[in-house]
Amino acid sequence: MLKIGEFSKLCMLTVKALRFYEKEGLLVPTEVDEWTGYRYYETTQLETAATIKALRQLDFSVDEVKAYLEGQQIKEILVAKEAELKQRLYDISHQLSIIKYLSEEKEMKYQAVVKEIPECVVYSEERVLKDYSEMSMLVLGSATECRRLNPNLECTKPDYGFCEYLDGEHKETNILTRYSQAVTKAGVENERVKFRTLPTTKAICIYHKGAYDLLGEAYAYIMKYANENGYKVNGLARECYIDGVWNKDDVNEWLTEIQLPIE
Amino acid sequence: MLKIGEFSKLCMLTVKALRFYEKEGLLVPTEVDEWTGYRYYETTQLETAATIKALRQLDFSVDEVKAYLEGQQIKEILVAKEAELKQRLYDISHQLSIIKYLSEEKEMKYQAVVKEIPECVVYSEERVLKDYSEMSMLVLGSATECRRLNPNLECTKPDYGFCEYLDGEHKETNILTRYSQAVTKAGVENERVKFRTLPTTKAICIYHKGAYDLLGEAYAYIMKYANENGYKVNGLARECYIDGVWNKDDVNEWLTEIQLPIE
DNA sequence: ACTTGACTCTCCTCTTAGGGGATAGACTAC
DNA sequence: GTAGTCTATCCCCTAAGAGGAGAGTCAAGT
Repeated sequence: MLKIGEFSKLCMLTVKALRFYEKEGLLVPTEVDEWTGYRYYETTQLETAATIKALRQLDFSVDEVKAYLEGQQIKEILVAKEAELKQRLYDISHQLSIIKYLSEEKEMKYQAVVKEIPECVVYSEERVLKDYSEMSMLVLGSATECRRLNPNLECTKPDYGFCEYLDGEHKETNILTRYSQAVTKAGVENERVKFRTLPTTKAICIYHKGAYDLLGEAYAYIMKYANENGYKVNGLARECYIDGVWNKDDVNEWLTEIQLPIE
Repeated sequence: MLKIGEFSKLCMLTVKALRFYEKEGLLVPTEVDEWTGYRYYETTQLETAATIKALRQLDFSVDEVKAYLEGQQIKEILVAKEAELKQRLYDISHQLSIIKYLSEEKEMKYQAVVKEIPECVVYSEERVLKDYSEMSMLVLGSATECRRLNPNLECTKPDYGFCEYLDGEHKETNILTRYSQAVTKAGVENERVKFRTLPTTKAICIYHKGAYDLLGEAYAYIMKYANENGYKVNGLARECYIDGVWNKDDVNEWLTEIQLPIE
């Protein structure tokens, strides 16, 4: 008969842990003094203690250890645990690759973050712009046209609108551009304005602050980031205008988000 | 000015998380209505929100994010985080290797566990045994001899004694054996009994239940286990007698621990 | 028999990063 | 005015024990 401290030294588990395992029903002392509450263990219980310690070292939770001790199939538990650990391994190596990537940058101008963009219905219009100054015409024009066709159509709250550039290359003139605006439900189309449902997707997102002529940097960054960290690009980048000339006088305050769908 | 729900949709953080970040001082709304308590955010705060989200995705703790936002050196934080993640990666791949190893076994007869064995002072005696039946003579003999030299010497509580086999191979006769017994402090030596201080060491440990003639299996298991899971053996295996003929009549109840020092 | 020190008991709080829910007040649309 | 949606605060919950307080117990020495 061993008191808890002696047993603790033999099995190399703390007294706290032993009491906890008793509470959880994993390892109950063979005898508990009715009057003093002292716990007494036997050497035969060292085996159970070792099993618990071994499985805990393999990252089994207390519940999983319990399931094992109660005679459940060890194979299945092992297989499940292996899958779980492999996933964790994958996640961590991915985080590491990003950290390594960031360490090589001189400054962290952008912070890339993966967001899940929920499904939404949008109306879209495509047009070839002579240059980027025509952008606002496209945005306002398609809004006007859509409103004309669907007087009661409502935009989502908060607002979600973006541009995509459909050319295969970067262009400064004659840019084939699609503007999309999220709305609460689909409506009447015509040859200019079409409705689409965009599925839920993950996207790497970065914010760009300041004038639009520096947006190229942001695109370069996000593409490089996706490539070097093993993301698979799954669509065109979306350029979302959050703050701009319509609400901020100072051009340095303008805020734009680039969303690059992945997976 | 955005209410918390709208801001939440824009930055893809839950309302709960936003309130939590405010409490932690990471992202405080630009305005809080004095009467209603409503939080109001501005679009410029989306950048901070994105930074928080990005660093959280890299497994930064809230405190680490806070340190970053308060202008501490990002390089050092990244380096520390990288080291931490690499350690985790190593640990997990090690766990995985053990799980894979266990999956290949038909039955889990032994459960290997890594223990840290604390420093201790022991007296030791080496002797060549004709066969294993002489073991008890070695144990009792060296105890008697040591007691004769040091009448007041005390063994540790709980008891810790073990045998090591010093031959380079397994032998059934003329076995060079060293018996060691932990004591509270060193004492007088002679040509038979010597004192040593054993440093703290990690060891892979397994329990063997039953008669000693099956101990070979346990040795085979622990050596294979160490080899196949990348442990570096760092000393001779210790054979600790826990339950035996002195306290258990049934030979199937005998309990022996094998400790293999590593690292 | 008494004391002292070591050991043990139970009970409480603390850790992460929020999640879930209750209840009450605030805002918006009809 | 009212119903439905949003928001506020407050409290409890997570996993696996660690840390500590206050009180009782045990064994050895005096």
